[in-house]
Amino acid sequence: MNVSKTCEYAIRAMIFIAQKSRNGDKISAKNIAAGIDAPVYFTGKILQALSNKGIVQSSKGPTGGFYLDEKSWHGSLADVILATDGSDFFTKCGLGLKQCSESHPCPIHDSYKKIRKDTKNVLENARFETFVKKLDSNKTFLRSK
Amino acid sequence: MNVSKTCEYAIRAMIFIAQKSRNGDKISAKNIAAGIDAPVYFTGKILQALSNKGIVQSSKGPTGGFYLDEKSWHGSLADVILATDGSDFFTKCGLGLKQCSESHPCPIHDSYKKIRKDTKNVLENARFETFVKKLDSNKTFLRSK
DNA sequence: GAAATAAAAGAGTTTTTTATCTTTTATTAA
DNA sequence: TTAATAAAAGATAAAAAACTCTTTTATTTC
Repeated sequence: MNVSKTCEYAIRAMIFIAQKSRNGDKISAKNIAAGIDAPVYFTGKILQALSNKGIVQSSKGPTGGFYLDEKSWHGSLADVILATDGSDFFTKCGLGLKQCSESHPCPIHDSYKKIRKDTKNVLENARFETFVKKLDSNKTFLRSK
Repeated sequence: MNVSKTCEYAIRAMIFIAQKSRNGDKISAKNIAAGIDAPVYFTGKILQALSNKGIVQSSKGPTGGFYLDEKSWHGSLADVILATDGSDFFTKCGLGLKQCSESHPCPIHDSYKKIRKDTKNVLENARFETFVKKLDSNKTFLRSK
């Protein structure tokens, strides 16, 4: 995907939270980090930022932690990428040109446009809810063996 | 594309060299950097590395510079990405898992596999020679206005 | 209301990437 | 054979990304 490492952790964390908080539980940063094999403090910071943007919900104190409300539950990977890496992922010129458009295109403008469109489509339809079933049945994984 | 900045410069430089050295000329790092609007010293370093890997050819001294031999002329963007960013671009798990395979897949393994395959296909068929004509006729550009 | 828990906030540190500068080596042409 | 040119090589420097630690604030349970 070539998103930032921050974004990789963010996506894994979000999918993990989706899976574990389905029943109303709230999950601590510590447990999330363990569940996705990511650095604890860093994961906390990332979730803090996502929380500020309303991608994930949180509550403090004992029994507190991170969880998804009804709206967030329907969120997609595209939302997470946008929140962590910004819109560049979806809009930036493939060759890094500041100005690259239909009227002033870089050499790979057209072919890249298609790839990006397909990618965007996949990511927007990859909602957190879609991942839970296969995770529960151990058909997919959020950390290495 | 979400390759490194180094790789963006590398690709733009390679396409520029392809265009300008077609007639046998050799192009200096300085002229290349100007032609693609990239930092001079950095561009030099990047080309040095590409030269070591045989992606581009070079010669020292007056009238020296960078150029493409017959084989390099047929090279592709995939070659440049591999040389600058390494094989991760083509093989790494989309969620950054160390172990991610058909038998131990991450949640987005399948959908990402397809995107990556399409991307790879485009990049392998994007040979330097394919860009020259449109550049010559100012239908595409390697730098902003 | 005190103790415990967990996120929020803020302030570092470390590592990687990007970028610059200087010195050396090779080549050319006058 | 000397002056000029350009890449190679090596050594830093600056900026960004990744990651850690400490303090504060909110919440819960006893």
